[in-house]
Amino acid sequence: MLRPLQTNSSRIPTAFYEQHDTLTLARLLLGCELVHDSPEGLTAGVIVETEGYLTGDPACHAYRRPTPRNAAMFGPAGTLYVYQIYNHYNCVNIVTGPEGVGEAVLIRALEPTEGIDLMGVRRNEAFRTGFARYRNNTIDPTTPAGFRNLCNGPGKLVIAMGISRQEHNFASLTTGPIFVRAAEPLPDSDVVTTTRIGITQGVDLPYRFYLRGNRFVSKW
DNA sequence: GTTCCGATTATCT
DNA sequence: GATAATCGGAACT
Repeated sequence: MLRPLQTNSSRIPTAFYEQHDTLTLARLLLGCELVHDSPEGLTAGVIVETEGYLTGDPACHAYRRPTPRNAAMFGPAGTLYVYQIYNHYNCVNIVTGPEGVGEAVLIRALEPTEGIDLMGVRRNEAFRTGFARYRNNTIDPTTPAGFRNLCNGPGKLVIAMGISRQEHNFASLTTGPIFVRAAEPLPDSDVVTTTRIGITQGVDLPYRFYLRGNRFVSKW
């Protein structure tokens, strides 16, 4: 028998995604928990690092035109956009802006809070089934280093959370198994704003946000 | 059909 | 810091 979805009461509703612009959401999502109530178990982590990708922004996948890859970005706010990068990893975005407008918030790092063991199992499984040269690697989530390395990067957190392009691209955060738990808004002083990571266009735009002093961000 | 390159990661130096 | 791993998608011809 299927378990009921847990903690639906704190799931962020559609209106929240609709009522804020992309950069505001990128800030507001910090401190909230990303949750995946999957068949294997529930995993969750506090969002500690985000990036905004906007219309007219050359680094945005939707900058040029709608394509099969970026189609989810043009969906309604609160949709998931999952894309493959470097042919090894996937990154997860929360689609923002009105339907027909291609904007999104990239989730770059989580501080794990629930399902730590499952995260470790998934990350080790990815090693085992990944490149031959990495097959003997392991992550021990009971050690400080292993714990810290579970979700401190956009490709890592997708693995740890059990998110896949096939299953979750186009998924709704307001009705699906992946959702965000609301949190109290953080004071501006807790949020650091910088330029984005790993891009070649729009490199000077200050669209990256992370929690000040947090040890789980991808780079600091 | 062909070319070019990437919103990364883990490892080694 | 530098580099290998390694191939799908976008933008060309």
